[in-house]
Amino acid sequence: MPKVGMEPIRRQQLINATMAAIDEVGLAETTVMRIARHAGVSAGIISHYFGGKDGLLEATMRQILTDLSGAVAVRRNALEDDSPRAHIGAIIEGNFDRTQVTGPAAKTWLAFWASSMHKPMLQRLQNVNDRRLYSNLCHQFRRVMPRAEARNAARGLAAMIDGLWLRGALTPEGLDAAEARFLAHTYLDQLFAHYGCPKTESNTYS
Amino acid sequence: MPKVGMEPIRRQQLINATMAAIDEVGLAETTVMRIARHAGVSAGIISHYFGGKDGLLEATMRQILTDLSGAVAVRRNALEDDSPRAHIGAIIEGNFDRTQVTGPAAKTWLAFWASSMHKPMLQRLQNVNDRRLYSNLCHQFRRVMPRAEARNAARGLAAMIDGLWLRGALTPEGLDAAEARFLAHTYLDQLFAHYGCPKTESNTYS
DNA sequence: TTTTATTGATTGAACGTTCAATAAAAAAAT
DNA sequence: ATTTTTTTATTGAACGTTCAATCAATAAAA
Repeated sequence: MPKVGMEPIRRQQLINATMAAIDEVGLAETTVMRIARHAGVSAGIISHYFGGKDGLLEATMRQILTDLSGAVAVRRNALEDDSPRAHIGAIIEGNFDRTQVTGPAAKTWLAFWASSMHKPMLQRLQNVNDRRLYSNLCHQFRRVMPRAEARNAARGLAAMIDGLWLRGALTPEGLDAAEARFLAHTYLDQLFAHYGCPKTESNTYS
Repeated sequence: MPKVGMEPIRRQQLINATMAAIDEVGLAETTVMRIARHAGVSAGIISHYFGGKDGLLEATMRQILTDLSGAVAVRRNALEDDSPRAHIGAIIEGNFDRTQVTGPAAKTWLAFWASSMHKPMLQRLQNVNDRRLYSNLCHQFRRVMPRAEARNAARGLAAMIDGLWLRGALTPEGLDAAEARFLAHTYLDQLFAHYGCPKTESNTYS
């Protein structure tokens, strides 16, 4: 049913179908035919709109990362309170947004993350996103603690968020978003509390 | 050069070659020919010793998980101090063991982890390992805090460990083991400190 | 009638597995 | 000790399958 202006519609259809396919059988067994069947179109259309399978995969990852950034940005812009605590809380909430954490997006995210180790283009996208998260966190922590502590706090919280995602993506029942948010916020509380009343030196690991 | 008793030697050679190949080009582009070339043998031998490519991949994941458990067990058995703190510290140290964190093992671990989402056999191995880590942590935390807190502490620390691994596997320079251990130990300190002097109720997330 | 979107059979490359042939060591026989 | 036989390990070409990409044909809107 060729109508004019199909391009944006088809592109979105195919990106959604890609996530559905990866969620269903994993990236390794996601073929162009399976994606096309999910979208209700023929296989050839993928090369037509995305230049090939790789182009579609790249566009899909790009969308996931964009959505994630968007979920964070929305919450940060809606803050009434400008405190570091509020900003970091919004970052946590955004990272555990329903639309990101539930359904196909989560498994697709992990699949791409693993795949990005050896695909330069995906690695680039991953890196840009990572750096933004880290530098945002670092900037906010920096407002209440010295540089070295802020760096560690940012790295620790980033690792915690990713770790919760990772474990959630693997759990058959999916991520328990409420629990994940609770653990992340509790960790954040502890980071602030620890700065408030620095303990004695127990950091002899290195 | 057929000698008798080649089986254990070849099996180990092929498992090592598999990790090297995955480290080099990723799981998706790891073919039996590439593995065989790494090991200096022919492709057919893989089916002979492992029944096929899948058998070799399963054996490789099994070895990685075994090595990881071993690294933890060695440290726990060597403890002079039987405190919860010492046990959990040993678990952290074992999880960031040099042989695990450096080189091909780390990337192979992440590749398998992602792959285990859709391969029942790998998922089973993953689950067994996960449960052991969680129940060990939980049991130790349980010695110094109520059940609910112990559960949360165990989940938080497990997420932190996995998150640090995940980020380390993706960083081109590899995981900074010293920093990872520092962050994990600091988090552990905070968990204990937080229990020692429970803050006011700031847990209104759920 | 022209333009645009879509199809799906075809093509060529890549992969895992198989298996008859081979080569080397070990065992037996001379 | 040497030769012959048996056993064991290994090879690599051939086979069948699967997949992504292509493109001439088609069908629907403009």
